[in-house]
Amino acid sequence: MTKGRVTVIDIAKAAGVSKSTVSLVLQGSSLVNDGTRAKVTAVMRELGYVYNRGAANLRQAGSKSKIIGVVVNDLTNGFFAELAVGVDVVVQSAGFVQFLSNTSESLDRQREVIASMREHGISGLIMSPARGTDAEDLKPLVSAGIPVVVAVRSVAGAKVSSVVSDNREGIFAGVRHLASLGHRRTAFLGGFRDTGVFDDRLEGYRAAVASCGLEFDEDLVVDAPPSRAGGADAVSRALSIAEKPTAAVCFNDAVAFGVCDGLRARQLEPGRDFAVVGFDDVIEAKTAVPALTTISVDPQGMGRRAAQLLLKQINAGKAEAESIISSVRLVVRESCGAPFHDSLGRRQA
Amino acid sequence: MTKGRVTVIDIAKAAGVSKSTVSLVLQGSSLVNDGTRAKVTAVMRELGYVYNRGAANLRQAGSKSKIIGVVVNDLTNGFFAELAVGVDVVVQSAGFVQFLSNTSESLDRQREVIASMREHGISGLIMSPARGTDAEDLKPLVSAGIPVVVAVRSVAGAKVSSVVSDNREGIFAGVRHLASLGHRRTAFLGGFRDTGVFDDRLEGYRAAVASCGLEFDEDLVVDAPPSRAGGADAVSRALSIAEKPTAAVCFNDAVAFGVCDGLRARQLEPGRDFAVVGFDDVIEAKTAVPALTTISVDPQGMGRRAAQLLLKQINAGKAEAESIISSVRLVVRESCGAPFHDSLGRRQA
DNA sequence: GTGATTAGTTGGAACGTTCCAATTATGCAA
DNA sequence: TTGCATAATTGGAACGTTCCAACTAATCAC
Repeated sequence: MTKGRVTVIDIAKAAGVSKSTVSLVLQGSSLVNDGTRAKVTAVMRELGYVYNRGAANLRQAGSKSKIIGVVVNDLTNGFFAELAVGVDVVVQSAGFVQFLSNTSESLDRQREVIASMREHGISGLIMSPARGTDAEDLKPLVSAGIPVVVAVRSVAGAKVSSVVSDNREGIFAGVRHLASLGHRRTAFLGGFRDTGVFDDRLEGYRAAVASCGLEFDEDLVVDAPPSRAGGADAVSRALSIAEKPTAAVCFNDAVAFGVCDGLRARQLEPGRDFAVVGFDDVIEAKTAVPALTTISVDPQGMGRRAAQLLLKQINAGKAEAESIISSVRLVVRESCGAPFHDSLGRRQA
Repeated sequence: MTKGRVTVIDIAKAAGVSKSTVSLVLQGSSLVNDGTRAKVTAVMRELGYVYNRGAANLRQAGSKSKIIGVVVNDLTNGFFAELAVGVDVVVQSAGFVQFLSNTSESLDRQREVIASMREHGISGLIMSPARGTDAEDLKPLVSAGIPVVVAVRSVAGAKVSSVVSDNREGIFAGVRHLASLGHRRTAFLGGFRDTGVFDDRLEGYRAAVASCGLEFDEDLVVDAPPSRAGGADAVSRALSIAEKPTAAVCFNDAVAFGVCDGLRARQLEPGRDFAVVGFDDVIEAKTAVPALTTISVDPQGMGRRAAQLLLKQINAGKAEAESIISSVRLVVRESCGAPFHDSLGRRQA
């Protein structure tokens, strides 16, 4: 029944005007007579016209495609899913649409999806980069004048905007809280050393230790994969040193849960015999037993801020790199053994 | 420095061939001489050419845009995030790219994003529809010949393909399992009555009750929002009837967790004093205390299957509605008090 | 009545690609 | 040599839109 799609020319013919006029209507121009506009829109509805954005931004060369690319390293992780939703909210209400892809931490995949997105003419990109992402990977984008905002993890040396959480302050608050509960030896567990996030958090750790008048002990810093297994491993290593820690701030919540596993394997009850603080405040944190004391970051808010920043740059036409540090908040639950005792050393040591 | 983007004509000029030849190279045609191909690709790399897919599928009218739309009702829900990842995996490896949008169960939003996707010329759509989605909402798509696959939830009356989990069988297995543990009165808790998924699960419940030789009691079916709060509410209503149930199959895991909350509020310990079975097998299910017995569905697998089905239809050129029922599996953990309650009492009382 | 101003409309060129039909070059059989 | 198939290449038209400069008609000022 239908022969090809309905175009602006069909509308023009049916409404008895020129295609230029139809185009004007499409763009909401004030140049067109109200009566004409009404007739044209009526015809469009009647014929079931759908706008062909591809054709449009072929003409208006290079600029506004109304597509923004979103690349996340792990969508199955609730944290990043929230981030994507935050982005979607503002992107959608600005009349853009998002191309979302998941890289599963694969650099190859990341390269592929970015290339594919460029082919589709994205007008901006938001990404939480896969581990090991290089400034070089973003180079083509920025030199093509495509605004880029990296979120969560920063990319060293890249001249792009970023939205990251206040890693330094988060760990700082965690350590200070533990110190206020009487802990003199708090370990820093988990995370890969070659990442910027690790550096920031470690710096927060050192600063907090110093500000509490304690001495920094390299043995209390144990790196490990930022996973549950990594956490279990890290705590067992941390407890094998001479002067054992009585508490730990962890690289993230997954590590913290692993630490709890590891403690139980040694007959220690987290929150009672050993204090644990996580980072991220994932959903399970509040329902776990014991409920996890952790640093709460607002991933959806970060997504929103990243999107706002990107849109600002798209509209401005030029991208001045800008950094936003998203503030975090210590949420005290049970795993730090908060309210009670000052005699944590008794069980072991 | 750069004046406009590099086009196929620039490449042609630089390589000393015609634009047609370059186009042939782009499409990997075997018609072009190997030497020519090599030179052209070299020049493309050198000049930093990026393919303009928009222009391409403007020409090859209507068909292959290499974009598939994905609409989910709640991306912050791990279940749907997994679904999206499953889709992404196959879509990506087929050289397509996915437009993903989140509707937050809003029909308006859903309409908007679908319209927007059409404007961008998606060649197919996968959606887990927002609650209340009507066959009418999908009508324009199918009559425009765009293949549509609905996942997780079906849309009554719509002539589109679907991939749903075996709701009937899942609940059936749950009830039978509880019966095998000796439960004679098992409630069915949570979910909205006006949904197809609820109908299917309720049917499974009735069938199981019948097959166990028990009598169906309408009082044991308590609808409630499919959330934690809804679960707590449902169980308190279920326990207020004369002949109280001793077990429950729940609409989903969130409800099941809520049921556990509600039980504890009445000094009943889930898994010991009352058996609970969930549905979905979300990540928290295995780490919760007690670990949740539940019906495991594989959302990522469903996503993959949905994507495969869609791609098949896209390639076939015509969309014959097809239904896939994804099988489910009962995972026995602690919350149903499975083997016997000797190991459960010790934790707390 | 002439010229200037304004509101509304319009045809054609352009965007970057693909497709088609046409062309040239090459090899080989008769 | 001619004829003819095969391989490789090519110029233009087309896709659906937007932009530009040009146009018409009406109004106004003098």
